[in-house]
Amino acid sequence: MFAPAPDPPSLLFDAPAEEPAWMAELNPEQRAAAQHVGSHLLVLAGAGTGKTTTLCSRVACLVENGTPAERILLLTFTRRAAREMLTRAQALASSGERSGAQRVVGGTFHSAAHRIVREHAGTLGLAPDFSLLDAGDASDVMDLVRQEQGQAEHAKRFPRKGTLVDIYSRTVNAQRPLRDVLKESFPWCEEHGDALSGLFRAYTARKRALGVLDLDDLLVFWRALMRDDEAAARIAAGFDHVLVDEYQDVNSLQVDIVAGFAEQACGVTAVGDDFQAIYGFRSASATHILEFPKRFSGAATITLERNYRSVQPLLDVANGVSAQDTEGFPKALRAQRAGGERAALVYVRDQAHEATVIADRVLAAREDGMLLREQAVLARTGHDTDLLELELSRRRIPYKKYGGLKYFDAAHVKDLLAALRLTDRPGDELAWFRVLQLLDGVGPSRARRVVDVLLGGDPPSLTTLPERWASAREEMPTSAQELADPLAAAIGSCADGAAAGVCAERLREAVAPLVRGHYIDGAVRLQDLDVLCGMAAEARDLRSFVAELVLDPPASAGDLAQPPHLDDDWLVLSTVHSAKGLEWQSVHVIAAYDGNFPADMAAGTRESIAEERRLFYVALTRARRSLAIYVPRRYYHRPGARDDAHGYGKASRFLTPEVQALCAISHLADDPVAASAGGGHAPARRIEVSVDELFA
DNA sequence: TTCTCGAGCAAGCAC
DNA sequence: TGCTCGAGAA
Repeated sequence: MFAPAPDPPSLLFDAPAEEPAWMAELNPEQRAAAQHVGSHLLVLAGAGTGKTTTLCSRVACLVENGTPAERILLLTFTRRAAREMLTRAQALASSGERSGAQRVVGGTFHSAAHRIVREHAGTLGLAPDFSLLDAGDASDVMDLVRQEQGQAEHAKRFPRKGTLVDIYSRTVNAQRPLRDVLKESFPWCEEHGDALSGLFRAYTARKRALGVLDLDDLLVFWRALMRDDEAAARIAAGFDHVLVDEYQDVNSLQVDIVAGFAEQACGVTAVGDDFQAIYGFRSASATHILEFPKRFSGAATITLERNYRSVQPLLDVANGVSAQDTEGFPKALRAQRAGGERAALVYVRDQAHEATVIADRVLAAREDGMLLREQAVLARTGHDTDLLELELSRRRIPYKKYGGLKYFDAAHVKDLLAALRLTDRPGDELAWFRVLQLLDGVGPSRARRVVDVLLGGDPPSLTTLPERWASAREEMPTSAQELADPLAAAIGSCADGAAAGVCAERLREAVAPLVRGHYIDGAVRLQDLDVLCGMAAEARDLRSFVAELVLDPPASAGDLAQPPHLDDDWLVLSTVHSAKGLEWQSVHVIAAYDGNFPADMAAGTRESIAEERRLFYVALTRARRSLAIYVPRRYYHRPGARDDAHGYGKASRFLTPEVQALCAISHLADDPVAASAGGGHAPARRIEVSVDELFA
């Protein structure tokens, strides 16, 4: 049921002389995937096997084969991946006769969902100007609802708002009953089951009333559209092909969405690696990729196993780790690059020592001609690099950090964002609620009364806002009124398509005194707001600007500054999650002790251990030429704290004796364990003692 | 009703 | 450490 290709395939396949150069560089499996026609396609691509190249080549082939680029939908999980794919596909396609791959429709699942849900808002019974909640906003709403419900049970601690949102999100994304989710993933909250189901129902009702959607809703509503014959037909009519990257990370909502396209005669191509499934906490499950051939009948499967990224000694270690998974499909990566040295397994005293050693090694490599940005330090959590960051700053080594705390989680940034939202939707209750409470003398209760007057009956428009404001302001103390008036005026002045940058600037002026007064370090925080204004100046309009920020939050304030110069060089620090899909010449994996890899809290179930192992595997497979794994023998419970509470760690359980045998092991000089083992050099043979298996 | 202060406790990955 | 929540003062 696919749109017939205008060009007979033979024209493409039998004319190698006219084949574009990039096609000749593909190996037989990659080429088969790129040129596949006639059915759905699953590409099982191990780490470093040219997955992106293959997917981009497929886009280019489809375009050359006559599919208009704008009828191809490319779905990824991160904006970074989307951008990379589109750029590369464009480069390939424009080398052929037909150009135009820049018109490929691409983005993350959530951004595509946002576009489509907004287009069909009416059909879905949503306000056309609904706004988006990020995780932080969502937990605020959850908290609001929780307080209204009066969770006064002091008997046993009720889950915190963040946990509540996690449970909710996980349930929705998995599309499974709350009871099951609680039992499996949040057993300590099971006793609150009844309260939770009531709370979550109130939460969804509340979101509807407020005219807001959280990120999960985007998928839920998109799926609802795909399940409706008429809407699905309309949406799918725009596309011939849907390509999904990182298919091992889809959850069941996303599978349903993709299946909806298939039912409407779109061809589906899924690419992924079941051994890199690391988003179980988002209800992703590798079973979806394994069941792809069943769900998409007639699908062809092509497996890519030749690894172009790493040298064999490093792949041996990765293979050794992946082989520990008894349930996975055994895959052995084979290197296409010759030579290479063994991975280093380095025992260090503690994380401070680790930081020193890494800084030394990074600088040494730099001396030998390896750019800093060809080197990366990967960590289990954003937190793990704290000491290293200190050390890097001390030595003035530039670095860039991915993952971890986001700039837009900062309270004052959200304050200005709330004000920006009000220019698009003056009836945005949550935004008012947030902004008003910045004022001295205004807490939840007064803010509530002000909002009630503002919204009274029907939501205000920018034109009716001034008169509503005139009476609403009476609910506040006079000192607050004086500060709030300019803000209300600034919001009202943004009517009628004033440029986004101008609006943002006005609002910043109005919000500044509130921020300065509300936060102790207010003056410093104001600088961040300048950056935000700078961004807004480049946006099309405020509504899409604000939505984009939820869907693709910049990692740090630094990210928002001008793009770095080409000759700038910096070391990359990243969480493993954020590093997926990327590669570097040299990779340092830090804090590889048991309790961190796997994380203590993941140690419960076999599946969560398996996911931690896959995460470790992803970290190992990022390295092209050199890989070092660090195990601190002593770690502090509270890094940075004044006390000395610490524990003695042992190497990650994934570093089995078999895996360690594949590494070059070194115990650095002042490692207490090495010292007590005699003479400071590594013992030839170690006897590992552990009772952990009892608890598996 | 708001604000301040101290006690107690915690937990990561991200669209 | 740094957040959240509850108690008590302004």
